[in-house]
Amino acid sequence: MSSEKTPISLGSNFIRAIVEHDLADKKYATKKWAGSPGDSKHQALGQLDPAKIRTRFPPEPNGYLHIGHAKSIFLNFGLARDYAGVCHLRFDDTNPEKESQEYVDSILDAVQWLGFNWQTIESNGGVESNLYFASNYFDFMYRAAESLIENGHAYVDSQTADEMRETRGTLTEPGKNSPWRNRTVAENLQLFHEMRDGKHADGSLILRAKIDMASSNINLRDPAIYRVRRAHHHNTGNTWCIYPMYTFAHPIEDALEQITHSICTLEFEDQRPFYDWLLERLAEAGLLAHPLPKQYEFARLNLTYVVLSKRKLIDLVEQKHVSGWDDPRLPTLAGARRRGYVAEGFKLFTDRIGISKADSWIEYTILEDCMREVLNDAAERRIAVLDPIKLVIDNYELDKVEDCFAPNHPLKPELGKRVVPLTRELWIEAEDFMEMPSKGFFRLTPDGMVRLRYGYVVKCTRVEKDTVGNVTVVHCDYLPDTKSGTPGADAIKVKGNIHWVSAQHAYAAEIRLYDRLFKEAYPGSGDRDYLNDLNPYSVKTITAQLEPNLKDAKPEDRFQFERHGYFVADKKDSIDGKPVFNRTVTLRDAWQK
RNA sequence: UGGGGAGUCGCCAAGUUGGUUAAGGCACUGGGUUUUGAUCCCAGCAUCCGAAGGUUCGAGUCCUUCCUCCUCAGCCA
Repeated sequence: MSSEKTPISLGSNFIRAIVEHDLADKKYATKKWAGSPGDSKHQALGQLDPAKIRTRFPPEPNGYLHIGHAKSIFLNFGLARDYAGVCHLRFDDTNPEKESQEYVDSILDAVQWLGFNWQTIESNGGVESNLYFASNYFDFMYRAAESLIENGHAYVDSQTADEMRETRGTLTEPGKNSPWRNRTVAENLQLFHEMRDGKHADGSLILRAKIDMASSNINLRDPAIYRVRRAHHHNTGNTWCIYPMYTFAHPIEDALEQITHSICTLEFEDQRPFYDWLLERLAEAGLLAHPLPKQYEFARLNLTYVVLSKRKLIDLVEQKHVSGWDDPRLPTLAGARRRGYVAEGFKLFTDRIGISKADSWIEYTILEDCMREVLNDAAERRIAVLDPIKLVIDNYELDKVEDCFAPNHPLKPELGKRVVPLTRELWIEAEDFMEMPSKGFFRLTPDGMVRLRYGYVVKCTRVEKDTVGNVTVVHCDYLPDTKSGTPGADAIKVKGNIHWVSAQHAYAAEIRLYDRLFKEAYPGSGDRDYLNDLNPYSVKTITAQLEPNLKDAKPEDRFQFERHGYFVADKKDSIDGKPVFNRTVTLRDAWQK
């Protein structure tokens, strides 16, 4: 019986408000959908769209997805789920030089891991795939560009990139018209065709929208929309030597897919006027039909002690500051997964932080708390001694092996108990013994008593030390009538309760103790180089003494090592019968040394 | 200094067309339960909404001015 917790409120945010208003206004009630993306003619052949809204998650396959993307994924897929809509997973692959199949695969994997897929059951019972590639729209984009040219809304410029930069003006000064701005439609069309046909060198010609070089919005100063670039594309191969720019491609992708709410981050806000301009021009030309998609922007995620920019993540990987894209210290979803973070934790996290347009920095501990919260419920308990010292029970029979019973989950008795063997020689945590106890310390001390969790109460009699004075062995006597679970076991009250593992039975395992990758809350802030903020102690590999059954852990099995934290059997380095564990996150510790 | 955004408790974030005592979460503090110093439970936690004026019977919500921060000058997305 699970306790009835108050369900987490989905909260409300400005985007949900917009969606609800649009739905109430029946803004998209007449929108049609022919079962696949396409222009106005294609969609007109379809029926009323069974999806009340369409959103999309449009990653560029030029890197691995990270926690910030999780926010966007939950937003977009969540909106679709909550408002009887559909969310498209669309690869925004318009720049062949940076994109690759490896990234496509990793993104597909991450999205599924978060619990989403791109299959939708249609009203007719069929299954529709909502996995799309922008590169599949290149034909239409080419046609759209021709349309712009034909209607005098675009021209081919012969200026070099440098010249274009010089004539673009500045934030406070207007730009200057290109000398090629008034080429005739026929000339523009011919040059554009020649660009496609490979008759011009990369960068020699470029197609530009013809809007206003004096606009106070720099994005409207005749933005570049099609460039010549001979590069192999992961999807279209060498079919094209011209590629559309994001600015031009993205609105079209949304429109062809009948997206209703195109949600992106704040830095695209300035782009919205062009987004609307382009779509209106194509609608005027009959290529697209109203209602057209609308773009909305929200603040991207910032996390303290974390770096989420693609460029920086690529640097960390390529400069080998981490072991790869799935290094458990990285905020990539692949890394987080290896670290032991769970998808439900990310869901909780995104619900908890909300959506708004205010720039904000979320405290990293919020994410950790979310993981603790779901792991506390999901993970079975086990015992691990991370920094072992010997404890010898002098009055315990030499070869005796006694069964102790430990619950697998204190909040879920139905999960039963397991047997852990107790013997004369045990491993205990070095920090659970203090020769000179500080105030408030209530574990083992000279002459002190403590309970061996799930076993007996034990009283310290003496200690052995090495040459430098470190305690190496603690000697104790046990109190026979105090075994956990037996009548009268609690007759002697002790406050301390420490974990242990039989030295004879323990599984000595490799464990990686991870800490934050950066030592500064705002890596690279001020005039610092973010690489100088790297935490030199972000990982520590130790050999720990584990409860014997942990030897059978399978990759990605998660446990709470009692009194320590949550750990996961590494999916990559674990060998059958010899798992290696990663510390996901520690338990909270109110005692804080 | 041009354009576009944002400023509500330490961190996030709700605040319907202005209407009464400014949601909620996290953190924090105090108390309780507990064979994890964990979990869980209870209680407390903004007379104030970037600042200053103004309109109004009444303003976080309207007006004016000011301040701070973010963002835009790739043939990247």
